[in-house]
Amino acid sequence: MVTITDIAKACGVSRATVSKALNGAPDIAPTTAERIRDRAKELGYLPNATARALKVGRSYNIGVLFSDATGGGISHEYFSQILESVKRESERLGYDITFIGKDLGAMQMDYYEHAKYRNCDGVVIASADFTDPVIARLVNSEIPTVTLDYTFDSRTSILSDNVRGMEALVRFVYERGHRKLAFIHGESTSVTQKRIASFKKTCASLGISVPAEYIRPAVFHDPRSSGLATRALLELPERPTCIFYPDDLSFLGGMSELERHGISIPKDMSVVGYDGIPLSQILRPRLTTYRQGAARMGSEAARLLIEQIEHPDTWLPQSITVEGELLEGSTVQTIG
Amino acid sequence: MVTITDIAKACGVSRATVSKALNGAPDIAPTTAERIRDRAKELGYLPNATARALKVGRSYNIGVLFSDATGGGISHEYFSQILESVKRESERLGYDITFIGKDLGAMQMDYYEHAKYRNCDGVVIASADFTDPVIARLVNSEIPTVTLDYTFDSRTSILSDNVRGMEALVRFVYERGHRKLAFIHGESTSVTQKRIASFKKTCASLGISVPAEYIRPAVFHDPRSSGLATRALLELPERPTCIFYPDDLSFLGGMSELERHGISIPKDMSVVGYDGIPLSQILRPRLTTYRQGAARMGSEAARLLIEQIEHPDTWLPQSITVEGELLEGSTVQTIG
DNA sequence: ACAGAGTACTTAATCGATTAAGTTCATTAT
DNA sequence: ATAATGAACTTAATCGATTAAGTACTCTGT
Repeated sequence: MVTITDIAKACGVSRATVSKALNGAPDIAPTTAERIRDRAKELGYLPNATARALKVGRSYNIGVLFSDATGGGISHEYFSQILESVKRESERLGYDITFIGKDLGAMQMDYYEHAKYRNCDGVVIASADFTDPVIARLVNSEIPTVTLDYTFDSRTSILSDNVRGMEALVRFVYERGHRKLAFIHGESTSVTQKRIASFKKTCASLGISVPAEYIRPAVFHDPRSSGLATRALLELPERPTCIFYPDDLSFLGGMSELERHGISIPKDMSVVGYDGIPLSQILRPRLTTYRQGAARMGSEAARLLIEQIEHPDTWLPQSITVEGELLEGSTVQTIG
Repeated sequence: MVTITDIAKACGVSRATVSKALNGAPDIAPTTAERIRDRAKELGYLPNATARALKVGRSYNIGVLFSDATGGGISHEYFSQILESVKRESERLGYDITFIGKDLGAMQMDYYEHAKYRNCDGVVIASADFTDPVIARLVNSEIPTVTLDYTFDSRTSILSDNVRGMEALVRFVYERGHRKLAFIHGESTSVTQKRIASFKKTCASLGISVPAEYIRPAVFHDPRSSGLATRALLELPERPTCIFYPDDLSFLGGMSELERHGISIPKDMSVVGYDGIPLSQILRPRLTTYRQGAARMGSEAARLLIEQIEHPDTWLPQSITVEGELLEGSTVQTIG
């Protein structure tokens, strides 16, 4: 392996001079600097990130936390889009990303310890059980963090605009004549709470009353559970005319359940999803849904985290809400 | 930050003793070792992976390469499943994973340089343009690698059993009476070549002749292009009775195209997919497809890479083929 | 001609951990 | 009694790079 020592020898200067030349320090003669850089290239020199990190206390490496526990693993499109864009933006800004998990081999470390152990300059917390105390420990540590879809006190976060998203969907179906709206929601998370609140509030402001049995729990990204919830809705004496699903994948579970009952979409039942994953626009009929700005959420998360890392003293925690957009498919029927 | 120096002071021993005690070296008295470990825990000591890596020349970090160029990014279910399982298995074995990209900030590095720069102990090459010379450079370097779905000479690889997969699908539809089989394949990769070869060979051995116009190119995971290919097939004077899609997502593009022509699946046209992503089993009708063992491929890749890292001298390159299984949906009609 | 100011370097400490090569002391063997 | 053995440490070098502090030399102004 070629090190600065090799270059120093080859150029007849000290290692310090080489280091400075390669980093563009001002007190090196331009001619010397050029000679050193040329020689470095010739020899195939590569800086050693590990050695540099040890000395300067910065690894140019950010941790990404996708909790293994919650169903929301990497393989869900919403999250993998976020991951992809966090990766892209971080690399653009000169940072690599490393996954942070709970257990690393035999050693048992919590997230904070793992991030510390790897000298991560910061951590993006993308999908996690935010009630877990080990998340709180990480967030309240000295390590800069950015959370997605959840806000901790005095910490930076990126939020999907769940409130506006639900509102847009409710208004959309309202305008098409629907008054009996059922909402199948995800498990109890802050996202779910916001969506339920926004759903209820918007309905109320439009003068729609929502019976309690029209609001049913399911599990995010789990077609089976949303299928069951759908069945429960169909068994009610008075069926809704439109069903809101917690996300696009869950809608698929509902879809098969509706089909089983011979109910066609949107003729006999209107539906809307949430997330706007590419799949939803491939399906026929195209799903009416709200596309979350997953890609922008990821890049904003990376950008804010890195700003925070690079300017820790002037940093003010902030929450950015990334707007999405309503995708008008053809799963909502205009009625009476 | 608590370092071994702090522990050494607190225990009245040298740093060397602390290091040895924590690493279970044999020449430390059990009582001393215990005292040191207790003190370390009390002080909240965490080893510093960076410092250790610098000294021992091992980072316990493996690189994962998902080429940004090919469409096959992280967000495709097949790859995200692989990623997830590589991550899980690596962490189980005590390794973290870091993404390796082509550009890191301003510095332009190729994959090899990037992996070297980060001191990766090895690299899993999951999705890439294998004809790209920078991939060859990485693979032919001293860094241990494992490739997925592609084999380089004298290098370890994990292969999905494309040959047997195609064979199983062809036999399946053959047994249900189909004789006019069309195959929409992905772009030209080794995977595609294998599938085409296996498709043709199996057809030949069953006595089916496949006209050239029944074999059409498309792009993996791109519903639009498979939609176009589907249309081309429908315009032929003599339509096939069954269409093979390059993957399950591409099938969706075909599905909408068929629908547009008023052709119902499987009554008027039988179809099969490839991959067996969860989605394919949620759709109605359930897609007949071949599920690749993505999770096993990922964990095998991690396992073999780490074995290779830990026993470099006794290592013999090998190719493991991970078998999948045919998922019998209801998109193939029994005919004639 | 000489103080003072730059310029272009070098020296040496440092980051945190590991490890080969000593050192010390007690125990055992002869 | 003395040498040899082994247990339980310590010393010091090392990994590769950075950087504060120091040095040598040239140039400028008076």
